[in-house]
Amino acid sequence: MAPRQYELGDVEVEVLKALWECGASTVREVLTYFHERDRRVAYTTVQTLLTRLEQKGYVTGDKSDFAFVYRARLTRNRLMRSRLKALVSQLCDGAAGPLAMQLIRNERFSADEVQELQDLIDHLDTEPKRVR
Amino acid sequence: MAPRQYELGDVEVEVLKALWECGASTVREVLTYFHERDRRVAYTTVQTLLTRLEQKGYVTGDKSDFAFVYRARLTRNRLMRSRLKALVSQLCDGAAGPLAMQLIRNERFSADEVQELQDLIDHLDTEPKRVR
DNA sequence: GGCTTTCTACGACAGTCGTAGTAGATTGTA
DNA sequence: TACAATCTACTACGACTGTCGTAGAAAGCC
Repeated sequence: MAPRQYELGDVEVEVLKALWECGASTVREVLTYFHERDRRVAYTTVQTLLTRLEQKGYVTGDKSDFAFVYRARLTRNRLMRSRLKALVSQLCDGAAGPLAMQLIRNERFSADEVQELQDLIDHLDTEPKRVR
Repeated sequence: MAPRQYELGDVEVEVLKALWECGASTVREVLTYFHERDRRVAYTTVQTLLTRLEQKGYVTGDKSDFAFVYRARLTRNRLMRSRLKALVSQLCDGAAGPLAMQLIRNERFSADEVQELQDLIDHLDTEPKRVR
């Protein structure tokens, strides 16, 4: 019955991306970011999105001289982690292995990335589990 | 304007999991699966979920002697892949590397999984890109 | 042949998300 | 000072999702 704890919609994530890439921004700046990427949305749409993100605690809004300036309170990496964790528990019953395999098997990686991944994994089996 | 192409809700995925684990099932069997996992839902809720999944094409329903028997048309791995792909494009602008790093850095893996991952990655840089 | 159980079809409703309009306040400018 | 451009606060609305209820058809049982 408890209405499921909703998270972030796709467009809300787009707004966060704007904040990540441009730093603290006003509604208008986010709107410009959208328009530059051919996302035709209205000013008030962006306003609504930012307001909701603030209510959800993912963003803070500070009244500067003229307009509110919004700042992300969630980093891209943190979101990545939580999304991955959700995937792992939703589709793999908590076992990250299969997901990692799928990811590595089906996506492309540059030579550098492959190198980094190798290093990471080589460290994995020596290093005991980390406590996050 | 075009109403965004929705995908699968969390509970819909739960239904798919039931089908993956139990094979073709009736509404009642899926309901039992839910109840066994302490998910108290009504029979008609499961019915609605299966019907919607069928409309979306993720499931087929065949009338057997008494009740409809539903079968998943989407595998777990395929869903994993598409979810991962969505994450990569949504949060990493198409670069899978950062996501893989996050995954490997923040999740736990068994020794076997580590071994498998190592093998996979070692093959990566020799093998040219696969064509999916 | 009635009564009970089970299925299916359909309708409904509230909460979330994407999208936007309107009204009133604020600021800049001719 | 009067007008135009902005910004904020509210309201709204349709689509999607999770959750059920009701009604009628099917099947089994006394």
